[in-house]
Amino acid sequence: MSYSLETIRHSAAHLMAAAVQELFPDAKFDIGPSTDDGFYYDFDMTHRLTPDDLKVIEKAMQKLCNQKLPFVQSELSRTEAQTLLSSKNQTYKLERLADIADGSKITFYQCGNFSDLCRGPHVEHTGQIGAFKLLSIAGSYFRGNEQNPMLQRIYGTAFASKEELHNYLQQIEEAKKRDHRKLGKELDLFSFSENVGPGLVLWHPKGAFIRNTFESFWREEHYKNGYDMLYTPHIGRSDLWQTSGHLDFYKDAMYSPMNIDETDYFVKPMNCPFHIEIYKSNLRSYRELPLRWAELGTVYRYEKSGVLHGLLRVRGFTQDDAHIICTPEQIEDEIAEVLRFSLSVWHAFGFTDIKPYLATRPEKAVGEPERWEKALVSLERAVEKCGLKCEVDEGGGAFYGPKIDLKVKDAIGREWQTSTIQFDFNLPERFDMTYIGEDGKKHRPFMVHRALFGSIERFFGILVEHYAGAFPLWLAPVQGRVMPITERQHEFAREVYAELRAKGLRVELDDRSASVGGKIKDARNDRIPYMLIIGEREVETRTVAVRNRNEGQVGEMSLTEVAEKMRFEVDNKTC
RNA sequence: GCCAAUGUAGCUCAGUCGGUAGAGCAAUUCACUCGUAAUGAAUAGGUCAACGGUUCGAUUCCGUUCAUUGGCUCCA
Repeated sequence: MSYSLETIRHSAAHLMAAAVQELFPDAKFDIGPSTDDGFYYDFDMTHRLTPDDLKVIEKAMQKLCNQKLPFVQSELSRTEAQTLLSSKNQTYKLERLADIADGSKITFYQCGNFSDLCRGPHVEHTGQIGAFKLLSIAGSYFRGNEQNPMLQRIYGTAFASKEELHNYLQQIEEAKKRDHRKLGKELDLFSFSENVGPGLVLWHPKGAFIRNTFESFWREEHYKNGYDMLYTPHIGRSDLWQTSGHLDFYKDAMYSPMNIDETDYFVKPMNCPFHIEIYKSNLRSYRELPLRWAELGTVYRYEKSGVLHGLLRVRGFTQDDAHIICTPEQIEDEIAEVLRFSLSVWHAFGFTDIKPYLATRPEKAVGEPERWEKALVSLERAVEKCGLKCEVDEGGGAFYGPKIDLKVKDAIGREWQTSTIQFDFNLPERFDMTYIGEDGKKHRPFMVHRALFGSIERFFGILVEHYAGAFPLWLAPVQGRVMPITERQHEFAREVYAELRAKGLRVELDDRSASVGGKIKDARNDRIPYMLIIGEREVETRTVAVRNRNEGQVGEMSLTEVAEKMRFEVDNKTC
């Protein structure tokens, strides 16, 4: 009999709880579900768990495993269950019990000396939990509510076989190798400084080069696709943020205002109000619509200290923002176009596995129901038109409008939430945006916020991990390194360097008196795409021995040939 | 913000049961002139995160703060 991963993991969670009960008899238990890649269990006890405890608990688990203890189900009445849990002082479990609706079955699973309120199912006996490993300790609020006490959580994972567990652990290792924080340091791309402040990115020359290159690409693509670019200030009067509603809803997450001429100015947490002000700077006719206005707008948000994470969550970031303002008749085509555009941009970076998620109207929402309906239909049709299938997150939209989010899979299969296309029925009302229709009357336009990358910082972090630091040639800050073998080749090497530079290729010259092997090792560490090695033979024939990051040694080539090969890769944005 | 861990040279890390620190890599200099993943030697490099307490003496013990890491909550 084989069991699903969920069952195995859920059973592993029980097994872990059994071991914890044995080692720490005062432990109170909450819940221990399986997750996408493992399981966890939450405990409350006086002992503070340390990483060393994980090994001890694992050992105890292994012992229980070897005993092949059966999981025995029993059904209890509510009163019986209450009595049982009360006698063990399991206060969290009692609360969980109270959640179970009247009339539903109340079941317990016994495994060795550990009995747990649980719906099941489980494996037959502990010997069937193939392979497991405890991974980390964390804190977590009871019921995920920050008002509640914090419990201690142990994360682990389990698989049917040792081999699968091994593969999973290897994948974690692979992800660690690609960590953009590690590579960012190694490749000298960016840093943070305590003197500047947490979550504020310092872009080093190489990182800035990559950013600048894909930003240029972003701008070109936007102009090609009918967008106009805007620039707006970094601060604005408090009145503006009062009108937009930000001060009512997000004041705590905004940087404190600076008082100038007796007026408070806030650093912008969003670009929208500025774009709207530009819209309102003129009386607008339906003939001008749709307007597609984009800006790489840098915003600041006071994110809670505990959530900051490398480039993926920062306090100062640049949104690749755009607002589409159009008539209700135009909205469907506009959305389809945004989606198509987003996909094409992701493809350029080698992301091909993209899934849309549609979020619909939540309980509390602004905007007329017909507008929501029309918006939803246009989102659905756009997804269809692009030949995609979306998952629906019922009631998951923002209070101000429905949205589509895109999740893209990177080179090692991890999903990242990136692009977002959001309707906004709130700001057009608040700012009283109008246009004059064919009928000569004022109408309320549709407004859509959209970001392809989400934020430049986050996108950059994802890119680093996706490429594992080996940026494709069109993005690589250094595309090639000229490496003379001895000093006798320095003169020709300088010639090669100058000529390739003149051809617009970003090459460096490594004229250190190191061995070829040493130079190659360094170039590999720096993820240099092309190594151009020059010895006596190459000087004689006026060629370079080409070694490519991916292909290895590709042989001797003339400068023209190398330049063409590289140019081809750049032009095609080969990933 | 909350729970927990961590903070020693540019990087990766040793170390000090309290007597102010060490390696490898990187850097600099010199020698070497080498054919596809590390040539050798020498030199330099530290307020041991910051501040306070205990102590004759603190990088080490205690406290506070800051930052980072793993989670939780949050993400307009």
